[in-house]
Amino acid sequence: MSVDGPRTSVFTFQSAVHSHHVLCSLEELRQKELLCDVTVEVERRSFRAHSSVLASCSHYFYTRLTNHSRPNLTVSLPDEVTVEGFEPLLQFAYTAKLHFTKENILEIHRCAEFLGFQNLDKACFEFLIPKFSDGGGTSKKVKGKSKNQASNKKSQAINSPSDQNPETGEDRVPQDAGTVMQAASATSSVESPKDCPPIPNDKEMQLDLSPLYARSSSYHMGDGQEQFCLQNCGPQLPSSSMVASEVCPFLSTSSTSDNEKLHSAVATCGADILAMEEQFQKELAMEVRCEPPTDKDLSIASITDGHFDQLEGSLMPPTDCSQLCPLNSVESNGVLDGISGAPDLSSIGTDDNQVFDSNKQTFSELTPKDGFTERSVVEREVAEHLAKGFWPDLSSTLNEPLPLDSIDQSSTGNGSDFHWLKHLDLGAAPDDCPFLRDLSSNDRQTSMGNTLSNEDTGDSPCMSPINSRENSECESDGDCAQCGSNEQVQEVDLPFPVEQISTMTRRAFLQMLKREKLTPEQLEFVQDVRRRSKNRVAAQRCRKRKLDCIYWLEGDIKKLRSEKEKLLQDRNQLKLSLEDVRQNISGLWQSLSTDISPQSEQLQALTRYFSSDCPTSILLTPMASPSLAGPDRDAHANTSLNTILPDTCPEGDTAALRSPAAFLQDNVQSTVTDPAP
DNA sequence: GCCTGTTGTCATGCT
DNA sequence: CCAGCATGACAACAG
Repeated sequence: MSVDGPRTSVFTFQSAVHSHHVLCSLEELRQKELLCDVTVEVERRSFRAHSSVLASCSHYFYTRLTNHSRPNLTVSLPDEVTVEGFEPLLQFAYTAKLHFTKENILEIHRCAEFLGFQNLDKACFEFLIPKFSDGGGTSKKVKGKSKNQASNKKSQAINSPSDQNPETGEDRVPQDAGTVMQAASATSSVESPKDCPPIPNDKEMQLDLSPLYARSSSYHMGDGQEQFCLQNCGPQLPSSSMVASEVCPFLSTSSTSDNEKLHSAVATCGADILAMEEQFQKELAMEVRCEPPTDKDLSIASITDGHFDQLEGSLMPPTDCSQLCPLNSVESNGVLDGISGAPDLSSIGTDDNQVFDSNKQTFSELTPKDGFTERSVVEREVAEHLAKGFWPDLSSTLNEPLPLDSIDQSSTGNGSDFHWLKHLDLGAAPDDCPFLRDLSSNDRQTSMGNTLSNEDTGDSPCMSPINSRENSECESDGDCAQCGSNEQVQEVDLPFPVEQISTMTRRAFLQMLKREKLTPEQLEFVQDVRRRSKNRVAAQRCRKRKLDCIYWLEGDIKKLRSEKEKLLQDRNQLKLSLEDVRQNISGLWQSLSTDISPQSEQLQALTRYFSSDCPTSILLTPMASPSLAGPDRDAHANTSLNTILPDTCPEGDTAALRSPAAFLQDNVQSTVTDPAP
């Protein structure tokens, strides 16, 4: 990708840490009670907060706070809201992390519903509450279990015997117990985050919707509370190099032996986001955001192996990681197996890795002995759900290239904080990644040798899914189309790897065709493969766009519905007040009729007014000023009435708009009290 | 066996 | 004219 083309290139810089930083700062401000402009009273307890934060998280607060411009407003919440339920929600508003226990989940749910807290219901309560109320029964997810078993089989098939305990068949606990990765591998058969450590009974869980690299250290929990959270299963799960490999195909091209290059790549990326749109190549867009955990937590420049692995781990989506990688699950497992024993992982979760607070019991400290085996299946399921619930669309779309039109959408911050993960273009060629293209193909090959030695596959993560899929599936299905394609590959006997065809740029492709002097059959085959590959990617993009479109439209519908509801409420309210005013006026009208003569100007004016087609809002010219008194005021009122109640309603440009009812009430009252002479 | 969702492919139109 | 891309339609496949 060249950035100095003849045409003007448009670059987008989007900081993925900014929003998190803002949230952290707000939380800090709240802790110090700085700039707090609202006090929320719940059960005689007061919570200082920022109205903007509350209003942005809760419909209830939005409604209550946006109608008041008064500083230092005090909002007393009704009895429905309890401290037990409100406090975690307030915390959530500022940290995107929801702490809950089996005991208070219902209360939180009730308060969240009452307050209209967003981004919580579907993802959390609908699943958690039934699970918890079931009393921790066994999992009924037979399907999922069998699926896991199936993939376990796959995993075992490629696991080297040394990875397993020959007696129990279980994965052997790594030597260096205590490291995150090893803990994970010991528990999960290094398969997927689904098998992340389950939730301990009666321990507080933390639902983390914060952006990547949340500053765990900045968040303190009470003693005895275990910070089990999505950090364990989700984006912050410390993992291995495999994780980044899955997220970014180009990272995957380097193994631990290429850490230096990886580090430089990440350091380059780590400056923040990378969203680039190159127009002169027909808008080849790419967005790669590799963000560090904020300056306090981690200096990019000082990334060590452990840190880097942590970074990579943080990129890990919570769903089945096998789906994220162009490699099939078997390959993924193989990759992980190969990496789990890497020596440079030992620093994770220890010493200076500030992402894990040593004061808290974190994932890194959980050994199979002290926690994993004691947790119920339900809690495991809950943990899985927490992981899945917030990235429902991640796994299915992650391997799709970035649609250009979704860049802006992602930057709007809607939905998951990990939307940007979807924008990693796993189908792009390494040369298209300005930050990673330095990783040479040689490095790729040698490094893949390390990680993929078990499979003995030449698949590049950059290769077309078609190839990866065919390799994984055609073993059992000999007559599939891809096998036919394979046969054709052998028939035409290409002088270069077939996966290159679809990944290389057009220029490189043409040069290669020129260089290799292919036969017509080879040429036809190569072009056919390239066309199909491109079309496949295009179809994926197209479908992704469709889904995005549906997603955004659904959001619009939701928004419009709520607007409509609000408008209807307003209308009803206006109707009621109008009715009140009408009643008042009718009373006034009666007294007016008796007090003033039918020939009086005011009465005539009012008669004209009620009989005219005056719009509901009329233009109010300067009316009887309260500062005036006596005859002056009466004269002024008369003038005003005559001015504003002509045969047709006048249009002006400066006066304030008021409802006719209010206007009439004010002015008629003044007229009645001080009848004009 | 049917249904549904996913994915690859082809055809077609547009740029 | 060609290549690339978007998209509808269809088929195969898996769950």
